Amino acid sequence: MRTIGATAAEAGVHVETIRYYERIGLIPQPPRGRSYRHYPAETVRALRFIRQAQEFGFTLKEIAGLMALERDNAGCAEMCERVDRKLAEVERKITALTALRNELARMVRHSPRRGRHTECKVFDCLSGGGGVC
Amino acid sequence: MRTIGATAAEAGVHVETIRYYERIGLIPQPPRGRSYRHYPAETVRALRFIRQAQEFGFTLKEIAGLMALERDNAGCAEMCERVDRKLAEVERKITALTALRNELARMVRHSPRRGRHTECKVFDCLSGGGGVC
DNA sequence: CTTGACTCCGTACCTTGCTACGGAGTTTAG
DNA sequence: CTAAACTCCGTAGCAAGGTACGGAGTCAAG
Repeated sequence: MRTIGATAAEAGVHVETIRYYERIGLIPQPPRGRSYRHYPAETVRALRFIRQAQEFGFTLKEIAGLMALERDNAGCAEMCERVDRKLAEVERKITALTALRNELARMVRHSPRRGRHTECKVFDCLSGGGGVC
Repeated sequence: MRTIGATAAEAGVHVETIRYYERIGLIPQPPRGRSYRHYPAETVRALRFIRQAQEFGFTLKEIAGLMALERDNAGCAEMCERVDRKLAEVERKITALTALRNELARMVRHSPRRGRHTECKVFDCLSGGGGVC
């Protein structure tokens, strides 16, 4: 059992972050001795799980769902399904950004890079004019 | 000269959005007849410019910069430079998302999709364990 | 002249994930 | 025992880009 500070240090998060997660119900309220919170090792694992899942692009709400799966001892299929959905989302983003990149690239490729901005395709595109964009 | 409602309809934005843009100084305060705002055609163009630039991924702050370039009658080179920077930013995002996609894909590829979540690579990865991730 | 649509303004609220503040109580080392 | 370090709690603020509310004033048509 560790205080909030020790728990934070061990899990690599800030103290306020832990209290925030408790407020939003992402991690349970720990037992208290007198008035201080005392955390079991499980909380450290949970915090690390959260951190890792965040790096994989999951929001805290989604992470709450993943942790619920874990609590309910759900199967690999359910876990994979969540990842599949996140994967699809990431792919949609990549597609959108790639299209955007191509438009931006076309914009500058067709611009002379000299003269006034009115002669610039960039300006035309941003103004909503047709042409290259 | 048009009221705020007509201007909003013409430019395809909400009335509150126009007032918000005025508050943050993105568009100038228009003249008023008695107490109502009256907008010139230029404002409609500005609003369309903003909308278009947003679709190209520029933030309102960046758009303010672009509009300043326009006001100062800057050259095509400066405009293109901003687009170049945005392009680089978009490419960085694509790179990061692609790496993420590969990790997510690897995760599910190595998971059996049956059995309990503890036997799942997905769970290992999210828990910070090594292995495939 | 009335009615309904529109506009005025300031302020608060939304999302997401924290971070900061401040005054009080608690715990621990020396 | 004292002093430092830690923790408590609630509330407010950040970024970004708006959206919503509410009571009052204004404008145009009929």
